[in-house]
Order: sequence, then structure tokens, then C-alpha cells
Amino acid sequence: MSVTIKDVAKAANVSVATVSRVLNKKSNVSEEAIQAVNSAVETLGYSPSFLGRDLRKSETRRILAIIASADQSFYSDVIRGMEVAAFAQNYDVLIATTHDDPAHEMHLLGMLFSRAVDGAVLLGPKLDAATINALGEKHNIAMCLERLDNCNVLTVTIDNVKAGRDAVNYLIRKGHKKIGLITTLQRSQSSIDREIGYKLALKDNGIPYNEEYVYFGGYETEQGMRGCEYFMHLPSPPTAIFSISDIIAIGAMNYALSKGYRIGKDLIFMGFDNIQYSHMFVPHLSTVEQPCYAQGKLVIEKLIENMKASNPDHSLYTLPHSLVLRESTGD
Amino acid sequence: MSVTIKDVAKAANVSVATVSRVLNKKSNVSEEAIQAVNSAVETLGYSPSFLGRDLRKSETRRILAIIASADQSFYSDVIRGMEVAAFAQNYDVLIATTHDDPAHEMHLLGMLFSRAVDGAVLLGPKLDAATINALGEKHNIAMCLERLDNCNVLTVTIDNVKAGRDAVNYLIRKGHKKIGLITTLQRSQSSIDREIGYKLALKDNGIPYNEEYVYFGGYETEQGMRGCEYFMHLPSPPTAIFSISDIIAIGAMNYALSKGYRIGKDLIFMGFDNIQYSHMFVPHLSTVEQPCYAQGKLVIEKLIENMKASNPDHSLYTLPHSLVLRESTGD
DNA sequence: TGTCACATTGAAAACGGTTTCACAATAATG
DNA sequence: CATTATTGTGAAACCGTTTTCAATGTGACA
Repeated sequence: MSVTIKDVAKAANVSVATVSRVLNKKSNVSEEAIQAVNSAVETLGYSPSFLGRDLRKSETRRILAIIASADQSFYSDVIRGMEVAAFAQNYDVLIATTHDDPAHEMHLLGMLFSRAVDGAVLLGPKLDAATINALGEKHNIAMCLERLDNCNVLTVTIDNVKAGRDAVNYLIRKGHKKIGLITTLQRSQSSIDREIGYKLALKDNGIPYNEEYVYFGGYETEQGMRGCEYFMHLPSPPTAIFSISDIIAIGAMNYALSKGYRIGKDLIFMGFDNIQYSHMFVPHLSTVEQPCYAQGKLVIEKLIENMKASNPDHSLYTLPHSLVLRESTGD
Repeated sequence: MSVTIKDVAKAANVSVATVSRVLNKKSNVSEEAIQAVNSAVETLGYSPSFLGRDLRKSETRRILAIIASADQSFYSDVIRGMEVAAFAQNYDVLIATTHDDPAHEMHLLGMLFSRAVDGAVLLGPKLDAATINALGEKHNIAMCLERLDNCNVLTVTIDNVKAGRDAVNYLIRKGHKKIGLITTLQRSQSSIDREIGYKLALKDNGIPYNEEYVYFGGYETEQGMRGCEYFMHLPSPPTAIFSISDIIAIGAMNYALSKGYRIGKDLIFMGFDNIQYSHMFVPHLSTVEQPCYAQGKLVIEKLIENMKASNPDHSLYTLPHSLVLRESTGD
């Protein structure tokens, strides 16, 4: 059917071994052989099959990035970082989506167990720590952006506790004492950590924790609007609102805007993620930025190291975040 | 090193052929053999290698979706459609990004030539039609969302000419005669088609084409702001603006908003794509919606058909679009 | 009892490459 | 000139599966 290395060998009048040597630029092959093989490859339109090669070498030089869904725009920079690091060592990065289904996540990890890829990076896993730990024992798995408690696999993330704390401390430093938090019910570790940071910041400043100032919603803009609506109907509404994501913060701002609040003065907002769209909104949203590109790059570098190492590194790497201050906090 | 089918065969006291039969649920295998194999698989923790299997079967049951970058949020629905269609026939969908680099796009197509995947779908290719035609002769390639002139590969898209025409006709029907168009300089076929549609709509209504009313920018929000700024400084500014993408339209609206124009009354806006964020903005953006999920689903169905067929279908399939009317057009 | 159909099985070939190994031819060394 | 490296080469083993093919054992049937 399709043209194989044997056909090339026949056409070039050499053995398959020589063809392989030429194609892989091995030394110890004569100039004539190189010429003959190359022209045979050209005329036959030969492209070596990875199926044969991968089997023989027991490696694919492919790494799978498993994400929840393709619509999280800040994944983009992480992926970019991963690709750069991978490409530098001759690996390709493939992406697959779980749509928040743990069963499908497991199915995708099957590509790792079946050696269709050499390693996998989980960006926001839905599987539990115990399961991932068990798999991590035998396979090259890493996590990025999201850590898991008691999880013993290589992880690259930011310190979400400190990030939440820094964000809220900033709001307080701006002179605000009544701080609302909009977080989510479907709790990822990062949102839990950000909430812990919120509480620590209050404690740092001797402000008592008030349950009424915490609103649990979902990840969508609309839930942000609801959160803000809820706050504004309290007897004593917050004057500053920290949201665990920009999407939510934008919804909250939309509500405040529609009710005539002066954003940045009466009411200030802080988001999280610095999504690409966060500067599209008027007023521009202040937010916490995490180093997406750097996290992606690092996780791949460490994962590839692990793939060669006899005793893999299962550490947790924490990269620094930063505050991006814009109009929504009056900056 | 790692446990293979031979180890299982030995442990279960049967031949590798029998193990294979059990694992693939073939008929004609005794109950004892099934038990023995299954328990051996269990105790050894065996997971069959796709490397061996794929080579033997000369198929991978994997399809590669090649996108420009992961930050285009509306890709998400297309991918979802692709996955559903693929999964229904036991295929997996993998995603890879080109970052608008034709050379890297070609590198990724190399996975197809080298049989690491069975087929590939290009979503917005950077390669030219001639190149893609040549590759399409020998390999299972399809295109989605974006067509290419004179390109003879299976394509699923919408009629962007008609979509642009419908959008602009709607603006005119709203009583507007001075219609601005914000499009881009880096021209994809879809933006060219939308511009053609714009011109046709003017002609439909006997409105002369005015070069001043067309602004060429980039794909970012900021370019949209610039476009609107440019229009508003014309001696006789447009009263309606059609942008070839929502991102651009949102930028344009931001500018108008900041200058105090009454959006939906003095000045109306129409975007394109109906991105997830388009309803986050106040005022909500009217836009053209394309059936992303359906396009993704169809392209995979047709591609898989082609992979089995002796004479592949290289048609162009055009799915219907629709207008989504919101506040920005005064609806 | 002999023949036939059928279920179950294992040995071996096949898939398409890479790599080891042995060997010949040549070049370098004493 | 005899020995030793060095270079270039091809035959064959190998990677881990699936599948073909032939062989065995069993029960049914005439």
C-alpha cells in the first residue's frame, strides 16, 4: 500500500539499515549512499512511519496536556510555555480535553499507560489525589496550575493562599474594611486556597471574618452579577470585592455599573487570572496575574527530567504571582 | 522492563494469541482462558501497548485538530462537536497549536504523514491552497470554519458572504445608511468573504460604496477602538458599525461608550462569532452566530467517512448561521 | 466405527522501523 | 609486510501487538 523503508532500500540499491542510517544522519555512511537514498526518498515520496519507529525505540517524544476545556483562555499561555520547553528537546505537545469528566480524564491517561505518549500534564484534574498518586508511581505525570492536597506528583503552581492574601491586603490598604469575597461552590484547591488567603488578610488587619461577606456562586459571569447583587442588598454592603476569577469579577462589575456605582471610588474590585479580556472592559479590571508561560515551561522541563531520571522528582514548585492594578481599584 | 503480552501469556499459561483474543473480546475462547488471562492482567497490572497494536493494525484511531492558538474561545465548541462525533466511532481527538506559523503547521501535519494520527482537521490554516491541495491528495485532511479558494479538500464552514450580507442588511433595515466596516489586514478568507457580503448588502439597498467607511486593523480589541475613533472623526461618521469579529466590536463599543455615544440609538454595532464574552459587556453585543458545534461534528463525520472510502469526498459543506440581536443594535 | 463440523488453541508471520553484530575493504601503524 | 584500526555495509534480531493458519480435541451424526 504505502511506501516503506524497504521500497526505498530497493530503489536506492542499499539495505534498509543504510536507509535508516541516512535518514537519522548517523555517521559511517558513504556520500554515494546518502545521495542514492535521498533521491529515492524524493522520487517515492517516502515519509517514515512513526508506528515502526516508536515501537522499536519505545518512545514517542510526545507529551499530552490534559485540560478541562478549550475555552479557558489563560490556558493558552501555559500551553505556549509547555510547547517551547518541549520543542527545545524535540518533544511535541498534544492537548486533549476532559470536559470536567473524571472518567474521560482517565480515558485520556490511558494514552499514557498504553505508551501513545511519553508523559502527561494535568491542568486542573478532576480525579482525586489518591488515584493520581497511584498512577504517578508508575507513570510520568505532572500537574500544573492546580495542586492537590496530599498529592505526591510533580506539581508547578503559584501560592494561591499568598496570592489571595496579597490581593485582599491591597484592598484593605486602599482604606476598605468591608471586603466581599465571591468564590465558587465547585471547589478547586486553588479557589479554596484563595479563600484561605482572604481570611488571613482579614486577620492580618484585625478585621473580623463576616460570613455574610462571602458569596458562593459558579464560574460564569452571571454568577458574578448575582454575587454583587446579593452584596449590595445587605444592610451594610461591602465597599471592596475580591473575586476568585476575572470572569466572575467582570460580572460583578457589570452589575455595579448598571446600578450606577462609581467603580474605583465607592466600590473597588479585584479579580484573578488577568485574562486576555480583562483589559477590554471599561473600567479596566485590577487582578492577580500568575506566570502562565513560566509555569508551563517549568513543568515540561521538570517532567522531561523525570522521564530520564531513575528517581523522579515529585516536588511542588511555586512560582511568584503579581498584582496588576488598574481602574477598578482606583489606580 | 515493562510488562508485555508475553508476560501475561506466561502467567496465565496460555499463548499470546489467546491473551490477545481475550483482551479484544473475540469469540471462541474458553471460560477458563478468560478467567486466567483476566486475573493475570490484574495481578501484573498489564496495559496493552498502543505502539505494537497501532503498528500491526496500521491505524491509531486518533485525529489531530490543528488550531492557531488555544485562546480563541469559540474553538471550544467546535472541538466539542469534533469530540462527540469522533468518540461515537471510537476515535480520540488531539489538539495541537501552530501559533500562526506555517512551518510549524507543516511540522504538525508530519504527524499525519508519519501515521501518528489517522486524520487531521485544519481550523484556519496558514498554508496556502496549493500546498494543502497536494497534501490532501494523499492524506486524510479536512478543513473547518475556514475555507480556502481553489482548495480541493473536504471543508465544513458557513457562508461568510451571506453572513456579512445578512448582518449589514439588518443594520440597514434598522434605518441606517452610513455603515462602517472594521476588518483586518491579515486577511483570512472568512474576513474577505464578510467584506464581500458587506458590499453586496450596500448594493442590495442602492447605497454607494464609500471607501472611507472601511477600516483595516488587527484582530485585537484595541484595533477596534482605533477603528471607531477613526470613524467618529470623519466629517460624516457612520451611524452603524459592522465588525468582522466580536473582539473588535467590543473595542469599538468601548471607544463609543467612553465618548458618550448612546449605543443602540445614535450608533449601533454588530459583531461576529458570538463569543462567550459577548454577553458580558454592557451593552450586550449583537452578533452573527455560527454553528460551531455542528461544524465540528460534521467535519469529523465526513472525515471518518473519507478514511474508509475509496474515493474521498472533497466537497464544501456550508452550514446556516444566524443573527443574535441584543442591545447594541437597539433590540 | 468412520466422517464431519465445530470450538479452542498455539506457532509463526506480519506490521515498519532501529540497532546489533559480523564482516569485508580500506587506511594507518609498527 | 604483518598487524591493527577504521569505515561502510547488510543480514538478522528486535520492539509488542494482531491475525492467519494449521492442528488438536470433542461431540454429532450416519
